[in-house]
Amino acid sequence: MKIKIFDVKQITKYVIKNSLKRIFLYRACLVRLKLMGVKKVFSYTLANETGVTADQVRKDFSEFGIKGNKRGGYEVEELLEKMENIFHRNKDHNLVLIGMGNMGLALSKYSRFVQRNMNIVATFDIDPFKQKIRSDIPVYSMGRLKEIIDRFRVKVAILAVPEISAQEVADELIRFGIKGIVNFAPVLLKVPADVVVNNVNLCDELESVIYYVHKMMKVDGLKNIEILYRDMKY
Amino acid sequence: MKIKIFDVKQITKYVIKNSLKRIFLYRACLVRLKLMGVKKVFSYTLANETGVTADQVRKDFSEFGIKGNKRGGYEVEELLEKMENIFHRNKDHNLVLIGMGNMGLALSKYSRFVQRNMNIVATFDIDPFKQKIRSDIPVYSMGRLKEIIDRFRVKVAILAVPEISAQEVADELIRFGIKGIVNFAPVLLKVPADVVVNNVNLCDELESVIYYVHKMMKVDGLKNIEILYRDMKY
DNA sequence: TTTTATATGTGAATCTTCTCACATAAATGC
DNA sequence: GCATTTATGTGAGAAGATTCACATATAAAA
Ligand SMILES: NC(=O)c1ccc[n+]([C@@H]2O[C@H](COP(=O)([O-])OP(=O)(O)OC[C@H]3O[C@@H](n4cnc5c(N)ncnc54)[C@H](O)[C@@H]3O)[C@@H](O)[C@H]2O)c1
Ligand SMILES: NC(=O)c1ccc[n+]([C@@H]2O[C@H](COP(=O)([O-])OP(=O)(O)OC[C@H]3O[C@@H](n4cnc5c(N)ncnc54)[C@H](O)[C@@H]3O)[C@@H](O)[C@H]2O)c1
Repeated sequence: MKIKIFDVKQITKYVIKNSLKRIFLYRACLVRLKLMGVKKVFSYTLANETGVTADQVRKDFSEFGIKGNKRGGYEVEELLEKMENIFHRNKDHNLVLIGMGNMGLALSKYSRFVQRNMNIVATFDIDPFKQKIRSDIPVYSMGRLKEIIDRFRVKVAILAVPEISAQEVADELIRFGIKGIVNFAPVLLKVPADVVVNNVNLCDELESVIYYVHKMMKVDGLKNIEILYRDMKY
Repeated sequence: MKIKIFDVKQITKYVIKNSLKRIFLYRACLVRLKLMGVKKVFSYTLANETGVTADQVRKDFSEFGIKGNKRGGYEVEELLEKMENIFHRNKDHNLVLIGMGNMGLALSKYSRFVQRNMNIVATFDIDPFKQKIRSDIPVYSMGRLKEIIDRFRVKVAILAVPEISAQEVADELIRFGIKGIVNFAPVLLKVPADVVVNNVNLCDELESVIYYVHKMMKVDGLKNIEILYRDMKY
């Protein structure tokens, strides 16, 4: 893993940093607080609401270059704005979704993406029948993929096609300029080094819960549970 | 976060360990290799197929107490069996799914859960109309939740209800003996310490890809990309 | 204005995870 | 049957993440 060349396709196994995941939690919390009319927060407020420590909150802010007011905490509004900038949320993001099967359909109807400035501008499917399904978002044949990606300057795609087609479709997406893929198919895609892939594997998510539940049921004392917690990166 | 008491509800923020995630990758790879008729693997085979280093594979095996044959690698069959045991896959796991909206419907139709010994024995919805939707799996009213959980000894639930109802439904599930929840609603649930919650937040998954794509597009030299990779825990 | 109380921001310490390196065991070849 | 080759398994060292601890700035109080 020392030498990386852009043109060589390779398995991508990006893992989202925990600090970034936590930042998302803080933001969700801030949005709620703002709606409630709260003007100021402290690191321990966010900590309580998100199940982390206050130290961690401040350290995370430090990592992302976010500064508050000594002794005065953070202005909710200001903090949110800083985060919007970090996450490029001041601008809209156009997405395409490939595969209008069960999962694709659900995702295409999910209103929260739009609420967060992420617009699925079009969906695609190889099956002409799927292309007739009623949806707020147009369903096109794969032939129009390049045209739409160019027109809407799409950089990120959601991939919800069967496992068997995932690599082939990913190759096409990348050829047309896609730089980021959220992949729901349970395969590791081979992509050039400058393409970001986030694999969402729901089977694994379920199985890990089953795994931890089994572990938990074997535990009884409080001391043991502490060890188990560590094992789960609580 | 030092003192934990079972009866006090708290925000749970379990994070699945990366080593466990990698074990899932190895297993998926082994299943494929077995289908292809491969009998023996080496740590570097798995490494190549999953985008990690051979050292890491062996270290992970070491953590989970998996041993191979010196110089001889690992028997695919034997290795898979050991993993099945670790993940309790020799027995079936009964699940319930709450919320037969867009997401719930997609999940209820996902055949891979069954392939992996995870059976959604019943789904539930508050809406009588949803209860009439055609599905292979029965859709019940919430009134029958306890009965089904007891009958099928269900320990793990999939939660796909709107954000606003998620906590309330989770409370009910836990009251009826559920010990693990895969939560699709974008809220952190407050649960007793012996209940495992895995939050799947698809907005966050998307946003993090957008975040990394932006970062990637600012990078051009190979040296910088190395730093970026580190930042993404490649 | 001065004092006091308190929350931030960040190095240092600790704990965890990953990488490296190599002794070791066992197949293969001679 | 002995030498050689090669992959494992694991300590040791490096890198990374989290927690601790406290100097510092500043809002609030007096
Ligand atoms: N359904 C779920 O809940 C679920 C959960 C997790 C993961 N997944 C994964 O998501 C993917 C889709 O799952 P699904 O349940 O929606 O499957 P599905 O079969 O319902 O849908 C797949 C869709 O992709 C289309 N398609 C097939 N090949 C294509 C191609 N080459 N180009 C464009 N479109 C193509 C099909 O016409 C179909 O509409 C699968 O990889 C699956 O493993 C699904
Ligand atoms: N649709 C998606 O692609 C998607 C993606 C990510 C996350 N989610 C999340 O998953 C959850 C469900 O999303 P959705 O799109 O399926 O929404 P939806 O509105 O289509 O479905 C929600 C279902 O839950 C049922 N419900 C509501 N209150 C209930 C209660 N108290 N008990 C039992 N059932 C109840 C409703 O009748 C409805 O059928 C939401 O929290 C959403 O944020 C959805």
